[in-house]
Amino acid sequence: MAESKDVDTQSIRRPVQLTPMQVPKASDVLADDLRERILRGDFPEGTALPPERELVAQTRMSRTTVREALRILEVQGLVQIRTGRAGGAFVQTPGEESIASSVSLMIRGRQIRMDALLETREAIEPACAKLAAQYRTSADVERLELANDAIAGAGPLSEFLTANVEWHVAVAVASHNDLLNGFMLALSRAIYESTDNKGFIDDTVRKTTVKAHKSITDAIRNQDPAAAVRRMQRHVHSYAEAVLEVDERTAIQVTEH
Amino acid sequence: MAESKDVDTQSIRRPVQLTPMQVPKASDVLADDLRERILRGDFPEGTALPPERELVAQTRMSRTTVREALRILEVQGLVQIRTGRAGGAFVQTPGEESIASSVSLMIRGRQIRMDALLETREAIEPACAKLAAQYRTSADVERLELANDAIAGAGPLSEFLTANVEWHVAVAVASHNDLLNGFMLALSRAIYESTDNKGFIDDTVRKTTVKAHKSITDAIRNQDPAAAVRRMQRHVHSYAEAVLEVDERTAIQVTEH
DNA sequence: GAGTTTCATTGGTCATACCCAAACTAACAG
DNA sequence: CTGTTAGTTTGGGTATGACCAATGAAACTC
Repeated sequence: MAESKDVDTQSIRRPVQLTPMQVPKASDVLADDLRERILRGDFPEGTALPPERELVAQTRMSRTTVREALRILEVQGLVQIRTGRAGGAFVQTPGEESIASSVSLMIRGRQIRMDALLETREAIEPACAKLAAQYRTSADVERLELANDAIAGAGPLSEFLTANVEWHVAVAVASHNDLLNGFMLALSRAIYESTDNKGFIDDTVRKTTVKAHKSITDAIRNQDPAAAVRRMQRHVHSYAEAVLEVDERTAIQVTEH
Repeated sequence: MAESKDVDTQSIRRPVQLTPMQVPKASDVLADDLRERILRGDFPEGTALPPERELVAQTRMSRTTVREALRILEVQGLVQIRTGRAGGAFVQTPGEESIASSVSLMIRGRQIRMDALLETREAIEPACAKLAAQYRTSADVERLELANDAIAGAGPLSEFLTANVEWHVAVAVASHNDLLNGFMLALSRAIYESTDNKGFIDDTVRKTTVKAHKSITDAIRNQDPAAAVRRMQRHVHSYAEAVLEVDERTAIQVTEH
């Protein structure tokens, strides 16, 4: 007896050494699993995941947990949740939208300055123009022209600005590179939102813009990447300079007060 | 009676015209509100939001709803949730990480091809190099050199690859543009993940890489943007060509089988 | 005063009940 | 027979209340 007790004590006192383990949340585990399956293509786009109560039965988790997991996937843009009969969580592919929203969160959260935004645009958009010149379809060119026409015929400032964004987005689309496209969408929106209260856009600026766009569109139509890059670079750069100049003037005015 | 009934019928039959309204989810409303306050700076970074039960009392929503809202903010990188006493939802600023993760979701979800990734990198990274040459601090240069030393002294392939990523990330950091930095981080990771199984990296490639990095680092140290752009362009482009060439060979092999 | 134990606080999970939205179905009026 | 209306069913949304788990703070012991 005493002997066996000693053995017991030893075996209890020297158990297997355990590392301080991590206990992930149940909802995260479920979300990770579902995400993996979705990305692997187990559920084709548009199909509905099992209803919540069904998932509860299958996973033996509570409905709260299941719902949290689905909510996570929804925020990440992997599913879209609809209510009502024949509702549920429908699989979708995360796209530009989700990138754009996270970019815009970072911009606001970090209070990224306008000049950084413009800098980034000067980096990305010429590349878009180059690729657009390489890969554009005739439909792309048409869209560019339509967008530029809309700019030329725009009335109030807000109309001009949205039409302007549309043209720049069209360039990105014509690059046929989803990633760049996503970046540009995010950027354009951010710049747009930070721009609308600055009133430096007069008729001259508008005309110059339309002209620049036209020449860039030409380069893209003619599949001339070099020209497209060069012209886009000039266009975006001069815009940036104009904005920053106004910014400075405003800052001085505020300072002088 | 009959008369009044007629009137009633009329007044019931022609009620005020209502537009088909939208009923947002309670948790979204809360999340939106909290997000707005956070972004506006009402809660400085690091401060804790009220405990869940406290929020329940204040908002008169159920705890389920409150928790869902907090979870949304967590996924968006706006708060970090810790358990235990003195735990809670702590405000933080969403950064590169959140962008990187959403980019990587899009890349996997849309099955973006390697050549698109490389294309994008060719677009962005030269711009990073340019800005790095303009704004680099001496600490940045030091980090670049350290990273390149690590590449030169790397043993197994995986070590080489991670060190390589580190150098490229260091360039982005040296640009002192958070946005570009975020993009590059996302890109580097995605390219890294898609690269590690391709075994085209031999000793020659490694030496070439180190040499190219050194010359780019020099340009950045000397604050020579033009040279930095040019060299980075060459470096990234030749890398892309190498990868795609191997890709093609592999594809042919697979086809021939 | 240092180390240990206890405990209060706060998030995590579960079970249940009920409400609301949407789509289908059957009853009803003309 | 046809169109409208009133259920009915299926699914997500919200509310409660109870209990578990983690963790830091406070009380306590030596």
